[in-house]
Formats: sequence, structure tokens, C-alpha cells
Amino acid sequence: MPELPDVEVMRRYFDATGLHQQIETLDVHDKALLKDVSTQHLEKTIPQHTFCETRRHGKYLMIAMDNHQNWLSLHFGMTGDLQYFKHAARQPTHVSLQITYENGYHMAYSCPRRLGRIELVPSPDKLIHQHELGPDALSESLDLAHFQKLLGHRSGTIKGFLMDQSTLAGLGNLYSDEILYQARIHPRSSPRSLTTRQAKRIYHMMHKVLNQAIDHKADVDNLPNRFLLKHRQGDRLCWRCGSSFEQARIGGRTAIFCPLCQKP
DNA sequence: TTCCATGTTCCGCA
DNA sequence: TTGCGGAACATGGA
Repeated sequence: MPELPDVEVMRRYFDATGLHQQIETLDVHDKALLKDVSTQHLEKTIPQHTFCETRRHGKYLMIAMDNHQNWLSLHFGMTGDLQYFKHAARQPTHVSLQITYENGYHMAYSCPRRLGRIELVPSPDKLIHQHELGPDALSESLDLAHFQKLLGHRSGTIKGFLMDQSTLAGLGNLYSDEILYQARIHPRSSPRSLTTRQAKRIYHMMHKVLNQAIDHKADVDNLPNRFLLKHRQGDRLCWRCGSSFEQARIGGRTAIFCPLCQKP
């Protein structure tokens, strides 16, 4: 489930496994995922170098080449994943891109539903600009005043606001529901009609939820029981009041919320 | 078998 | 003209 916390966990995984080693080969297994870059160009540009740094903006993971001239950008769609392994038995299925290091290990990017994207960009700023991404949901530049200003300019629903990557980057269907559940705000609420108190609660819960999810490796099974994510499947009961969650189509996605705890 | 799904992008409408 | 909502996209799993 690659939203901000999942991608941040993958970024740290890449930092711990894939940096500072000579790259021997790069193989593109599914060129349909390449955006504005050819297989030949990737195969020419990346081998015989090392990766030296990673960065994340929203749901994008960017990996710098040692010369800092090129950044490999990975987007994980709905089902993308990374796996660092040595023996073929541990190779995932549906590998779209595989890097082989001189130490005999491989880094596989897999994407079963093929909605991910692979790009090569000159800088993170260029990628952010190309995709018209707003500030990362956890960036320090997005302070409360800035967040409130964004809310004030927006009609539609608060859930749609949170999921719009050009407004702020990183939240998708699951974590927008989670933040609104923790902040006790109805997903259909109008962003510009929120009280200052409500806006502060959403801003605060956005940080708390995302940071806690990252601390728990974005693994649903390990999250605290008060998370909506733990009850989305299964009992579908509100951890606070015990009532059944409601389901509605909001912003083109399935929203889950507590009709009693979450007020417009 | 049919429907639904965490992603983005594109199109139509107000 | 702009912003918002819904459909389309590809594929696997319930």
C-alpha cells in the first residue's frame, strides 16, 4: 500500500541495502512502466556507477547516482514493492526492473498491477515540478499557517483535498481516511468551512498518524488498535464508540468512516 | 465469474 | 478559464 509511510519505509530500506555499491547491470523487464526514458538509456546510464543518496517527495522515491547528474525515480502505483536479495528463490514475481550489484545481490522493483512509473530525472525539484506536486505532507515548509491557507482556497470535500497530490503530496485513500478518523472530521466536510480548531486537529493528526505509521514500518498488523486501518477489513467497528463504520464513494474512492464520531 | 482495489491521468461539466 | 468529480487504465484476489 504505497502511500507516504510505505514509501518512506521503502526509502529507509533502500538506504540500508542499495547504496554505495558498484552496480553491474540493470535490466528492464517491463518497459511499459518507463516514462520519458528508454531501456537503452537506463542501461547505459546506471551500470558502473553507485547510488549515493535517496529522497522522498510524497509517494515518489528518488535515488541519486554518484555523480548527482541523474536521479532514478520510482513510483509504486497501487502494488509496487522493493526487494533486495541474493538467491533467485527470493526474487519476487512481476519484477519490472532489476539492478544487480557487483556483490552478487539484486534490487528488484516489482509492480503486479503495472500502475507504477520509472523515470530518470536531473533533480528532485525537476520531478516535483513535472508532476506538479504540492509540498510533502511531512515537510517543514508546510506549517500550520500554510496548511490553513490551502484549506481556505478549496471547495469540495476535505477528503478530496487531502488526496490531491498537487495540494499536498503523500496521502492516498487509506491515510486520508485514517487522519480524518483520528481528527473526528467527516470526510465530506468542506475544507474552507472548517473551524480553526478542526483545521489544527487535522494538521496535528496528519503528522501523528504518518509518523506513527512510519515508526511501525507501515505494517498494518503492528499498528495500534485505535487505527482505523486495523478495522477497515474484519470487524469494521469503531474502536472508540463501537458503532459500525459507514462506507461512501468520495472523490472517486471508497471512504470508510464512523458516522457517530466524525462530524461535518 | 464478477466485482473491487491502496495509484495517476484525462475528460466533462459547472 | 478553472477546479472538482468521475471514469479509465492493468491486473490480481476475494
